Order: sequence, then C-alpha cells, then structure tokens
Amino acid sequence: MTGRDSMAGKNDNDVSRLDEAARAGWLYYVAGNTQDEIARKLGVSRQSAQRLVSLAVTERLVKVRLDHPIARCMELAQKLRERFPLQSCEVVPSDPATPASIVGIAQAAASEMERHLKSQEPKIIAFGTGRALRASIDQLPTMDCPQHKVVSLLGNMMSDGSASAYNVIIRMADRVNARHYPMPLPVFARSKRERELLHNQEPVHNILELAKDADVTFVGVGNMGETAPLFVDGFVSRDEMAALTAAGAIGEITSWVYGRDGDLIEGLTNDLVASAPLARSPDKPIIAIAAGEAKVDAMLGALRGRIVNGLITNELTAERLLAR
Amino acid sequence: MTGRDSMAGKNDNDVSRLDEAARAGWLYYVAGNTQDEIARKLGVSRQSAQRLVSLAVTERLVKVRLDHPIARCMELAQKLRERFPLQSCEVVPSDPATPASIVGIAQAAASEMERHLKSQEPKIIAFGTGRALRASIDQLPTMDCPQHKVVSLLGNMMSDGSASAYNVIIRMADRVNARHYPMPLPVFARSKRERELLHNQEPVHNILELAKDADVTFVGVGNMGETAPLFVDGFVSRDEMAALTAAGAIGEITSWVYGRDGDLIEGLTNDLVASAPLARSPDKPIIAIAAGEAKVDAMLGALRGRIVNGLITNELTAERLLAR
DNA sequence: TAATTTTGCGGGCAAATACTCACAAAACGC
DNA sequence: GCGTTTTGTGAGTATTTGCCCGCAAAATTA
Repeated sequence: MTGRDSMAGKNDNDVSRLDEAARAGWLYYVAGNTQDEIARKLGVSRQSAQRLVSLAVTERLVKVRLDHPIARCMELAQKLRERFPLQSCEVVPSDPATPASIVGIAQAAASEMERHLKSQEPKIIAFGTGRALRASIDQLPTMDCPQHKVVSLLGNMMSDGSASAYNVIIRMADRVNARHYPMPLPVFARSKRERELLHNQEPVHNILELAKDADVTFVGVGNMGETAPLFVDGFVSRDEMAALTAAGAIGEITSWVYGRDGDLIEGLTNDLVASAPLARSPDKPIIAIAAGEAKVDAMLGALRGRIVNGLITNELTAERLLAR
Repeated sequence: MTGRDSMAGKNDNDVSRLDEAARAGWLYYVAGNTQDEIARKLGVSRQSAQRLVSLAVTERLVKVRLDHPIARCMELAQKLRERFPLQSCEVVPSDPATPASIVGIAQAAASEMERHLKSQEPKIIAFGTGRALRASIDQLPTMDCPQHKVVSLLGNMMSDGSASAYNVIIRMADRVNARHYPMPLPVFARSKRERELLHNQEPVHNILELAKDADVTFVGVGNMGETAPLFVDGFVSRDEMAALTAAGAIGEITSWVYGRDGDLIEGLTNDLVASAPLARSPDKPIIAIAAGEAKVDAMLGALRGRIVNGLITNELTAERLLAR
C-alpha cells in the first residue's frame, strides 16, 4: 500500500508488458484494428504488435465467448435432462477431429463457475480434481470475491508426499481472490486407521465440514482401466485397478470408485480414499465436467446413481450417453 | 418434439444457417481451427467457411472480452472517483485514431448490465436513450431473466408520433427475456397541461412509479449546441437550443436539461419534457454511459450535480474530465 | 570485467484470411 | 409461368498474419 509510480510507465517489468499486450489485444479484437495499425498507434514494429496480440491470447487476457444456442446441442441437453435426473445440463459442440478434447467444455464450465462467483451472497464452492476441471479454472477471469469460500474435496498428495499436478484450488487462488481451502491430505491413506487419524486433524475436519455444506460442487469423472486417471497418474497400481474392475468398478469421482449404478464399491481403495465423502444433494448443484468416449460408462454410472445432478459435456459424449 | 433429421443438416432456413455460423465460429475461435479445416469438417468450401465465421462475428455470436486491468485506465478511474462523488467508475482504453468512438464503452456497459441481469433477486432496471446505450444493448448476450423488470425512462416518439431510432427497451426485449416497459409517450408534451394529462394515464403512471423505484439506472448524456443529440435528432429546434444555451444549459439526461452545476434549467423545454423525473439516489446506482470531447462539459455538470453516481467512459474523455 | 546465455527485435516469406467479381439458384412479384 | 431481385457460391486476388532466422541488447555468470 505504499506509493506507486504507475504514471512513469518505465518500470519495464512484466506488468507493463502485459498492459501493452492488453492494449494491443483490445485494439485488435475489440476495436478491430489490423496489427499494422496497432503497431503504428503503439509506436512499435508490426512484428512486435503481432507478438503483443498473441501474448494477450496466450496469457488468456482475451476471452472469447460464443453466444448462440446451437440447435443440436440444445436438443441433446434437453434429452439428457429428460433421460437422467439432472437439474442442469450443458452440451457444447465437439470438434469432429478431436472429439475427446476438453476444448470448449472448459469455457462453458468456467462461465458456470463465474456465474456462481459473481453472486453477492457468500457461497461455499467445492472442487474435485482432473484435467477438465483444471482447464476450466484456467479460463476464469481474475475476480475479486472475498465473500466466497473455495474448498477442495480431496488432497493432492501422492502417498510419498509429492504433489499432483492437477490440484485446482491452488491454481484458482491465482485468479480468484476468495478464501481457499486446499486439502492437506494424500489421495489415499495407508490404512483405515490412518484415514481416521487424518480426518480428525482439526484443519482437515474443518474443511470436510465446509465441503459437506458446499452450495455448489464441481467434479471431474474418471474412468477405470488402462486409461484411468487414477492409474495413469500413479495413485493406484495395475493390480489394484484390475481388482477394482473385477469388483465391478466403472468410474470414479474424487477418487471414490463406484459401479454401474453409481453404488460405491465396498472395500478395496474405497477403504483408504481420504477425499470428502460424496454428498448426494437433491437441491445443491453437483456438476460433473467430463467428456470423451472413454468416460461414457463412468458418466452413466454417476448419473444413474445421482452422484451428480448437473453435467457439462460435449456433443459427441452426449450422443454416446443417449445411445446406451 | 417430432422426429428431426438434424444429422442431415438440410432444412436450410435462417436458424440452421446461424447455427452453422455459430458452429464455424466456435471451431475457429474456441477450438482454434483454421478456416480450411472448418470447411472440410462442415463439408463446405473454404470461402463459405470464411463467410460463416464472419457472419458469426457480424451477428455478434462471438463476444470478445478483455480481462486485464490496464494500468492507465485503472488510474484514471481511481482519480475520477476521488474527484467526483462517484460510487463506481470504469474507464476503457481509447482507440487513438477515433477517440470519440463508443467502441469498447459499449462492451463495458454491457458487461455491467449483464452483472445486474444475472442477479437472482428481482430488480427493476431503468434505461434512458442514446447511441452509446443502444450500442451497449447490442453487446448483450441473449439471456433469460423473467425475474427482472426493464423500464424506459422516457418515450421515444417525436411530436408527430413517429418513433425515434434509439429506443433501447425494444432492442433489449429481443435479447433479454424480462418484463419490459417502454414508455408510450412523446419526448416532449405540447404544454404543461398535456404533460400532466399524459402522466396521469394509468399505464404511464405505473411506469413512472417503476422508474422511481429502479434498483439501477443506465443513462446517456447529451451535450448542447449544434451537435446536441436533442437538436440533431430533431426534438428541439435551433431557436430552442439557442434559448437553452443562453439560459446556461450545458447538458441533458433523458431530455432533462441542466446547467453547469447540474441544476435543472427552469422553464423552456424542461416545462414540457415528459420523461420520468431525475432521481438523485445516493445509494441506488445511476450510471452514465458517455464519451467524447463534445460531451465533457455536459458530463461534468451531471457529475457535479450528482445526477449520476456511476460512470462508464473512455481514456481520453476521462483525461479531459480531470483536466478541468 | 569479460564471456556466455537469454531475451527481444525487425526482415523476409509462406500460410491464412478477406475481399471482389461473375454466376447460379432460390425467392418474389406480377 | 416468367422476369426480377435477392441470396449464396466458387474462383481469383490483395491483404493480413504467423513464424523462422539472424542480430543485438540485456541479463547472468564466472
């Protein structure tokens, strides 16, 4: 809070460069200038102007939103809402070339998150983990909302103590100024007893209470098998995965493994998972963010078992969900 | 809800064309495809793909938002807040080539409107008229918010009964599904007596009551003289304008003409203006949307007189306001 | 301080995009 | 049903943009 010399504009650090980038991006995307014009107006070379514009893009200063109800997507969302017990459902177009891509889903999810974050009343917003969720966070604008609490549903430590890459809360803290509560816990405890001990720690207990009262929850959905996030990221071994599959496991949300009707698998990893218990709230939104052929079965289980009551996915995945 | 052959994509009416445009725009801006790839994916020629993308832009399906606090603008906004009695103030960059342009202001204003429209509690939102306001409405996404009421602060009829081009409420009704109340009134009555009669009509009376209770108000600011909107659009004659200027008039908001300290001019057009009375609320936001060298004096008057307590303008105008 | 690495810049060029034009199909009016 | 207008299409072309490269300034290290 000391004096700052923002007038000078000569303290050529990252900030003033991003500032220029924002200006260039503004002139390009909002005012519709050509990069040549921008170069002249900002007094730099055309190439530099180009660099500034592309910097504005890569730094996600420019956010593009598409605002048209694409009939096919609306229709699919409608059908999904009819078929499954869903409060809300959003379907975004797929890129036919990379139908499993989370491009687009991230934007849609971010826009939904933003809606909640913009609310004036204090809210507790809970987050799972995963690639899609993490990509969504990256799409959030910087916001100031001290009234909210952002809480993690699960730890991000490997059993050896190293941190997983997909912890969304930390990322989120960079962008959104709200109270945030990362879960200082491994994904799996080494024994039921250890899990109990961990959960009874004062701060962890607090966070679990917060999570239970979450006003809105965003989670990813993990599949089983060779491509399972749990396996790929090294949280469960090949043998454990095989045992889970043999026990009828079909998917996983915040590392809680469930079967084809969304019923939790007894024993195995579920005895050790340290994540907050799954809350099946009928009224508070619990929104799954997921897409891809591989996740269809897992998503079906979560929907049937009402583990989630909201869904953000893409066209192709929506079609596959309805085809079953 | 009958069977539809949406896969075929051959029911070629306007809707499906915009749909295609949205899809193309999505693939281009969100998924980052080249127009060539889009052409192949949608099965059209590259030129058609280009047309679809540019259609998506001209139809305002793609909305670009810039999300970086440009230091200079923040600083100007801060200073304006310090100098004038403003609750809120936003300054957007100017395009150095066309500093009077409302490009950018419209986007910022739209985003502010959207913020209010997204609120869950029912709100009454009041609107004046003007080019900037109208351009802002065009930047709004389509929204569904039946909980709100959108009310016009003034009529849009010329004295001969023809409609002015800048009625924002009608435009708004296209985009935002809320209850809307256009004011079925001319801008000026022909006598004080007629004004009284008009205002006592049941529907008009209702709307005036709504306007009085507005939770948030957006207005434009008009200057006096040869370029005055009131004169250019033919609501007042050259002679009347001269009389106003002679009486010390400096600006106008919803056709209420005021002097350099924001005090209403006695008599003249103010005896006849049929707009809702100006409410000087200390707590409910009344936001002026205006920019341009010509409007600086008018804006200063409105600020001094606390006719507005919020401001959205651009860099250049902000500088001029502070220079006085 | 000198050597080395890093970073940013402008020139040039290939790719991508926007625009113009002539033409054809659909919509419209009579 | 026939001419007229409107709307959309593809080809060609000018403009704009993205990217690679060598160079020089700045930062880093020894």
